[in-house]
Formats: sequence, structure tokens, C-alpha cells
Amino acid sequence: MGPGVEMAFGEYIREVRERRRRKDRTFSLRQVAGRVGIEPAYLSKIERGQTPPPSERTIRRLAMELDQDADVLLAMGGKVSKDLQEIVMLRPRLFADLLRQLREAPDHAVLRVVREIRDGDW
Amino acid sequence: MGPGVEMAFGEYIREVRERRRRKDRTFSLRQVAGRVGIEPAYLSKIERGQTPPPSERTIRRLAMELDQDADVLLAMGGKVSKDLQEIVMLRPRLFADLLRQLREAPDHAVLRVVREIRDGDW
DNA sequence: TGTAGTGTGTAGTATATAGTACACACTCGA
DNA sequence: TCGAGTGTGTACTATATACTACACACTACA
Repeated sequence: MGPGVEMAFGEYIREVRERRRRKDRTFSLRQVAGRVGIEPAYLSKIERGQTPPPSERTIRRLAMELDQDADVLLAMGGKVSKDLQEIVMLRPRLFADLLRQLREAPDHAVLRVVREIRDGDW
Repeated sequence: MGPGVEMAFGEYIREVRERRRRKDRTFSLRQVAGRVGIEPAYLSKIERGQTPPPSERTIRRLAMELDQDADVLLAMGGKVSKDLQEIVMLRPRLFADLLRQLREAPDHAVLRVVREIRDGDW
């Protein structure tokens, strides 16, 4: 596997967990692993980037536990939520075009689109 | 594996290939498999839904060979193009919101958005 | 000073993914 | 009629994914 696999994800998890822990003793690696439903040794390896990020299911539980945005954590883990994939797969041409079109668009432009749609002016 | 795994994908491939073959003898299962770079037996199983859809790489080659839209074929195979996933992963919160917002929006509304963006009025 | 809790090293495992390899029976034109 | 080409059944394989299990050394505190 080699060292340094997926630095960002694990490092981030560790940072968030440790910060949380300063306030709350129950955020030890072992206890978090327990609540998330994985082995402590596995979480340890994840946090040190010695194993690739875990499954979507496990990332979601980590997100819940650490009060983080699941989509962001999944992205850090190199994944895209299954439910988003389903949306794309229902109308692949439409959403493929949309995403490629918006790839370089600045955030505010995309946000405007989100707002327009939400406000139901279609 | 059981019968009937992923009916739609394989059936569609077979249909397109057979149609194509009526005009062009080089579109036999064996020859297509050869050009796509997989074993005939494997393509046979794919077309009859006896094995799950192949990798993104192979689906892309099939799409090319059969002159089909890769994103559509990938969707039929239950996959979303890696490049689209990358786009989402670069700004996960933004695009997660966008997609969930547009899930139920009618095509024409989404298309309008695509057009607006393309015409660069942002 | 011992024991409860901490993180980590090492080894192993189950399942999924993505195919290959080869033999077989059938068909169809020369 | 025979051989080149067709699709398919069966068996096997390599690699990736997603973990578990257990032992170990260290620390803190009662």
C-alpha cells in the first residue's frame, strides 16, 4: 500500500476528533471507533492514511459522529454519494452536460442557479 | 449471481450491436469483443446479463465502437463517469445541493440553466 | 503499583470487481 | 462436406475493497 495513501482524509478526521476530544473525553479513537462500528486498529490506520478511506457507509457514520458534512467527507475520501449518482444516472445526458458546463463556473453563479430553481420559477 | 442481473444494459448492447451488424458483418460478437479488447465469452455474458456491466473503461470502448453516448451507457451500467465525479468532489457542498435541488426539476428547466451558463451571462 | 484505557503493528479474511482461457456445438457458404 | 466463423458453458484467476482479531507498549490516575 505504501505510506501516505490519502493523506488529507485521515489527517482531517484525526484533527476533528482530537479537537472534539479536548472538550469531551468520549472522543478517544477507541470510543469513536466503537460508536461508528469499526475496529480501533482500523480507525487508527484510516487516521494515519495507512489504508484507503473506508466505505461510504462508514464515512457517513464518521460524519454523523464528528458532526461533519457527509458530502464533504465523502469527497475527501474520493467518493461521491450514491444518492447523487442515482440522480445523475436517471438523466445522464442532462446532468453530464450540466456538470461539465458548471465545472469552471464560479460558486456564485452556481448558487444563483440553485436559488432560482429552489424558488420554483420554472 | 443469479439470472437477470442488470437486464437493461446487456440487452441494449446486444440490440444495438445486432442492428449494426445487419449492415456491417464485422459487428459479430467476436469481432466487436476483439476490437474492444475483451474475450468473446465475456461480451456474451455481458449481453445476456449473466455478469454485471463491465468497467468504465470497457463501457467507454463499447460506446465508442457502437457509436453510443458514453454517459448514457455508463448510466445503464449503474455507473457515473469518473470525470463527473471529480467535478462534484471539487466542490461537494455546492454540487450536492445543486443535484438534489434539480432531482425533480423538469428537463426544460435544467436545460435553460445549461443554456444560460453556456451563454456566459454569469 | 496495578489496572483501566490509550493508540498501533501485524496478520489474516470475506466479498466484490473485472476479467481470461479453452472447449464445445452449431451454422453457412465454397 | 468441411472448415471458418458464430455464440456460449464452465472453470479459473488477479486485484481491489473493506474490513476483523489480537497482541503489544505506553500512560495516567486511584
